[in-house]
Amino acid sequence: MTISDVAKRVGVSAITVSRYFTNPEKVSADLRERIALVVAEFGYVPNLAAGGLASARSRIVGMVIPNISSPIFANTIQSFSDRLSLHGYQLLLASSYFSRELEENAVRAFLGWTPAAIVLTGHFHTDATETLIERASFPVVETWDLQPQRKPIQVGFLHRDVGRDATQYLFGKGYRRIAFVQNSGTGDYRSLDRRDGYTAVMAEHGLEPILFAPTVLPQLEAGEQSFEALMKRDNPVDAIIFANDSLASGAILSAQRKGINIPEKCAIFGFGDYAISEKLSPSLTTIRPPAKEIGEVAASCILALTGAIPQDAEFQHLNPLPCELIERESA
Amino acid sequence: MTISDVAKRVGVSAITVSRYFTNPEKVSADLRERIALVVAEFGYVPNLAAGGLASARSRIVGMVIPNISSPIFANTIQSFSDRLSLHGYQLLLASSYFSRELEENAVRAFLGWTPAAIVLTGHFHTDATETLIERASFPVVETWDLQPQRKPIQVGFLHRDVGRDATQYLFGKGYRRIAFVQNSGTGDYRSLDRRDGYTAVMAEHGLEPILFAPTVLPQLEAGEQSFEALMKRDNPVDAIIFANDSLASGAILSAQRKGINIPEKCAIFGFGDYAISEKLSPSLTTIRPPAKEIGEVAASCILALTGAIPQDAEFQHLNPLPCELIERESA
DNA sequence: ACTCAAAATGTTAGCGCTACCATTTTGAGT
DNA sequence: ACTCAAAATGGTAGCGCTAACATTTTGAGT
Repeated sequence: MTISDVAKRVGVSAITVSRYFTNPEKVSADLRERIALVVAEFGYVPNLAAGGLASARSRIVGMVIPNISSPIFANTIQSFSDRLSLHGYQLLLASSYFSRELEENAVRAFLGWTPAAIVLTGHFHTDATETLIERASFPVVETWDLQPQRKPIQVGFLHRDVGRDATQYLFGKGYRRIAFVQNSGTGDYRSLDRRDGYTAVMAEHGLEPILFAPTVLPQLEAGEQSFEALMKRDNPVDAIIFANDSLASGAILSAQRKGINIPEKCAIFGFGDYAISEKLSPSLTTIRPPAKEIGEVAASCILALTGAIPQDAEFQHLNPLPCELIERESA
Repeated sequence: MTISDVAKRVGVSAITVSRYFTNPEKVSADLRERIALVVAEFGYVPNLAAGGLASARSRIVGMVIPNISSPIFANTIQSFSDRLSLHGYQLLLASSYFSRELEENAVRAFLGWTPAAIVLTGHFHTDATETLIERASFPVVETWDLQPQRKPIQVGFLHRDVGRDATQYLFGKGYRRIAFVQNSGTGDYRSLDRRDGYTAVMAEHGLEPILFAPTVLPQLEAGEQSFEALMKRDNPVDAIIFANDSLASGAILSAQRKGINIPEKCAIFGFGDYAISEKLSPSLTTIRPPAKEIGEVAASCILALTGAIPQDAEFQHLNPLPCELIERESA
């Protein structure tokens, strides 16, 4: 079943049927109806590979995210995919697990489809990836992070500022022995940026930074482990900033079991504002990143640049996208 | 940059370069090296649309899941994608939000790429989708559910049995006024199957089923709402089975805040075994579905049927895939 | 009725690759 | 050295579609 078969059946040329699919408004209403009828009758589905080859374009958008299971990225993927699919674009998804090499593989694979755009997480790539996206003839969007002086469109915020804001908030509340717990065993350099923001503020105030890196991988357990280790110190901390809400939740749940009062004994600060954070006892003070917004804005940029929506909508977002500090009970 | 350019540069014909990519073992070691060199030098990436058109095959696998954000499906997607990408397959992902119409759209869009396979969630489709997958010349896999007498490969388990097991477990523990809380506002018929299992066991024992459908959407809040409503009844329940662990977590967190003892006052039973479930106080008794396994087995089936791995590995899984009842503190 | 731009439709060629079959080269067995 | 199957390589055609341009039809303005 090809486009010519449909065309023959309708009594028009193939190109008219092609137009029916790509530019329906260029086909007369009468023909439009007759074509629709035949298409429905045969259940004809255009061969997108052929179309892509002929036009050197496609409605495929490739996206590389560190991992699908993280609540943080899931929202971005979901909102991104939703907005794109509204305009007939399809999402080719790959996970990098924070590995630049896996990211490169994914980008290479995407390239073969002459995608409409590619979306990456962050700006830290292999040299080969850099070359590939440099040469790309389609939009490349980097999400979740900002790094000036780069060619790709960026949709994100400064993680350093997030770390700074969290630390300043705790400092303002009177905490001084503030620790930072890193993300365990990943190449997540964005959490390291947040840490750097923390370290900088500590240094400003002449305070010694206290860093802890958990050794186990499941986030909740890593949070428990970190919390317990930091409480056991000779000079225990009075506040902890966690690299994400899962780690922080682990700490709160552990404190709860052990009957340790939070924030009296130790304040807990997270990052991510996961669904659970607000429901914990005590509820988790955290910074909500614009996860959903990142997906939406990235999609809008792509749609604007490929002409699917008016161009002027393109850069109507403010970079950095705003994070929100959510004060709750834990800090 | 086309395959012919590479071929010219190496001094061979295009078809040899093509073989280098699809059947490297059919190209002599010497040529393989020389081709690799030129490919690397120019950063050549084969045009997959052209290849797909010429061969009427592709390494794209389309997957429709209800939604990406749910921890339940995220694990399936992740394990599925991971296994496939190991063999050079790519994942085209779409969400249905439990809508059969959105599912149909997605399937239609996938079809245009002559995919290697399509994976759906469940067996409840529109008539048009049924027709499309009936005619498909590639494997179609239905996941998360079993329904006998269907053509597609199925990888899942019986949700009715899950509901039955949960209810019987609680009955065995002496609970009699057992309620079931449904998933709020979705077309998730699998949770209704679990409910039917519950209703059946209640009927067997001559007990009145107590059903509650929350009216709010965020799962944790829906769980809270349900729990509070069920505790306020004139004849309060002594155990609640929730359609999933998010709802159940909402209930536990709410009980905790209100100082209601679980399971003494009311037992709580979930479904899903999310990461948080084991860490709650009290920890959540639940049934762990084989989320990861579903993804892996689905991928293996597809790889076997498309010849990427030996055929005999194909149906080495037992259907239904086993769920595990995890007894913890809440019931 | 006539003009002429705009709208609607058609013709031709080719996108980059692989299937299919043909041809050449290799090397183990004699 | 010779045979001959197996391995390696190549030529040709065509996959199904759309870009670019060409042609025909339409209908508002006179």
